[in-house]
Amino acid sequence: MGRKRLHDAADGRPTVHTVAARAGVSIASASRVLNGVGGSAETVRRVREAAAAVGYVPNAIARSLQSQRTGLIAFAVEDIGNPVYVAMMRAIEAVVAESGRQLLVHATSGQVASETALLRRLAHRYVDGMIISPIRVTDSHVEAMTASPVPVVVIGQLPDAVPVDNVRTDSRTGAGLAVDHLVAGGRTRVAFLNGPLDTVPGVARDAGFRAAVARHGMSADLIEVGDFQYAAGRAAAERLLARSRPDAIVCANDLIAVGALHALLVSGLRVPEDVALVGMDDTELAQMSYPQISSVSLGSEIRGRLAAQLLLDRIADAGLPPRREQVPPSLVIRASSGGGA
Amino acid sequence: MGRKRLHDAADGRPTVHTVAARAGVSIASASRVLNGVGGSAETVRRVREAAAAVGYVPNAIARSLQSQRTGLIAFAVEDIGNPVYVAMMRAIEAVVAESGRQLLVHATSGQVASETALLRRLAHRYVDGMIISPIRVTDSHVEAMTASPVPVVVIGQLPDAVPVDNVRTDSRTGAGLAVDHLVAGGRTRVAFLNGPLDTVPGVARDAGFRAAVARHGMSADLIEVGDFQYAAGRAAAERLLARSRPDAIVCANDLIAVGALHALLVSGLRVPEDVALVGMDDTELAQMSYPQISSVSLGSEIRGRLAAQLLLDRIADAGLPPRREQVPPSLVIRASSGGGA
DNA sequence: GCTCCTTGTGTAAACGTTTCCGGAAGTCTG
DNA sequence: CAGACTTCCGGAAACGTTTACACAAGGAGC
Repeated sequence: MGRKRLHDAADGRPTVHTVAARAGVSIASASRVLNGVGGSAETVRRVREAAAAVGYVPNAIARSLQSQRTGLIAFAVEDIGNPVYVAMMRAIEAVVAESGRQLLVHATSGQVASETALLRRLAHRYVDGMIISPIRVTDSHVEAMTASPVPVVVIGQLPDAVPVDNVRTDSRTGAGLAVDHLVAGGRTRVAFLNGPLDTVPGVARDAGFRAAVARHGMSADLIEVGDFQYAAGRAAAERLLARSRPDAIVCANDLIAVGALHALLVSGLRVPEDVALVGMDDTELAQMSYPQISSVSLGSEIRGRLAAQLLLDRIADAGLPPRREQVPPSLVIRASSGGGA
Repeated sequence: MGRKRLHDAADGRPTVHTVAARAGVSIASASRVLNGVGGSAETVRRVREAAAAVGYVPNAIARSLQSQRTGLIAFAVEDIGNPVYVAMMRAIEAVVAESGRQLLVHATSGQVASETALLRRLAHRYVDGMIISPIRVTDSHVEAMTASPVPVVVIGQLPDAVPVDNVRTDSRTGAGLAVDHLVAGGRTRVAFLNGPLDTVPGVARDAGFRAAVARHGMSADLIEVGDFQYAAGRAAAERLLARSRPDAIVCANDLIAVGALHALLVSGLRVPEDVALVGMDDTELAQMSYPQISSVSLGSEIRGRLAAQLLLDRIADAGLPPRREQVPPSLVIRASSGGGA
């Protein structure tokens, strides 16, 4: 009927007009009842009944346009295949869900262009805030983040001058912990398999490793660089074994460590008897391997939780001064370095 | 100035009114230029310049309200920690991105309540479509899917009567492939570590395993059930070894297989010499293990790609009859069952 | 020189909500 | 019972876009 078409949405679904008409009240009253604010007992009853009868569901887009917020939080991550990000995501999701919002995840493939595009898209206001964990931080990142009209929280290092909330760890020290542990276990030829040196974690871990071996009076020549993936770790370990014979290997993350473990076992070396191994990030991958891999924990769950909290706080009060949280690294010793079972 | 406030958004950001005023044209003209449709050379120049000068970015919410579409596609997945979903996600993302849309991922933790809540939330119209891969399909799932005003595509089995696009595989046959391969390799005591029997893949794989062992005249008593996780796989394998001595194990997915491998190695058994192992899903986990694990591929990338294509087609034309795609399983043989390196 | 078509423009009405504001009715106080 | 106060309601204006429609100006065709 004409009457009906006037109140339904373009696609024929009921709107607040439909409900109001059916209940015989104004749209203002209908909206109030549906939002649980005000309304006489009778009005509430009639509106509720009408809404149920037509199967009314509010249109989130329209609501967002009016309220200026979407209830969505984004988490942008470069490699969703890396369990460390899955751990962070779970922690973030818990906090976000508790605030009644929804988390959505974007995979950026670590492309700077794709990350900044995502950041810029924030200006479109499709989400209320974003948590991003970039492994490279370029000028265009910084510019896009500071220009963003919606709050951004960074998990990772950031130049001090950038006025953006962030939560960081100290993977430089973390790499040192790994070396110290191996040296304490009597290892004298400690190698390092790192990720790219044009990444923030790459340089931090490189510095940490070099400082640590120097501290122990050892040379830092057993270094191989690839990317932060399994295949690269395996390839790097093969290159390393082809040119030298280390008795311990520190890896810049667990994916690399699993790759290295594979290479070691293939070449007939025993872990930890012949070569001790330590990973980083302390992901479930480290526990799933055999032998289980010692790993430097960088507190991914904690960092995720803190980041989410920082973001929610800033959404609640945009005037807050930029905050910075630091999570200390710790070493989890397992069989691959001669520890636990 | 009052002038300015009149045209800017509530938060002080420029709107199309701001741009129009600055360019000295109507908002209609401004909008047309910004969308690249129409406008005289002079108007185009002025509007472009004004937009650049004030740093105008269109508000996606307002645009969506008008256009009735958001350009967002959701992928709902029960366990983002399972690499098979990561593989699907990558495939989906590729297709979705090519269509100029964005993919967002929701983790449901496999909770029926959470999945149906997500499906119902589709009615809010925040996304243009959703791909979901539920491991349990309840009546409330089916009801929520059919009632959804936005298209839904299911990856996985679905009752035939449900008029929803879906892409399925045949993991029943897949389990059979694994058994056949092991028997052909001379194994006679083949066990099966499965996921929960109240899940769709759980029952399919159970049926496939039972049919296959029966076909070979073997009994199906070496079955342990847990959930689809690493820890459950490891525990199930330990239970199995405590009560029997199989010479081959089929696992309902790769996570379980990695857990089983761990248990086998811990108990001093050699793989594949003492016990052969076959997983399912053919994820990167299977290749990362040592020895590498044979696995039944269920074509996750292909399924993801097909699902995305189905969804985009339906978004383009809602009138399409429901479609159904089938991807055959295939066995990838690796070292854990005596094959390759 | 008149009509007809094309092109460009502006006004205004959507899209589906929420909310401000003024008024009507009811309740309490003295 | 008059006045002040509360409660509830409806009209209308937002939120920031896109777009249907009407109209004006200009060129082509006769």
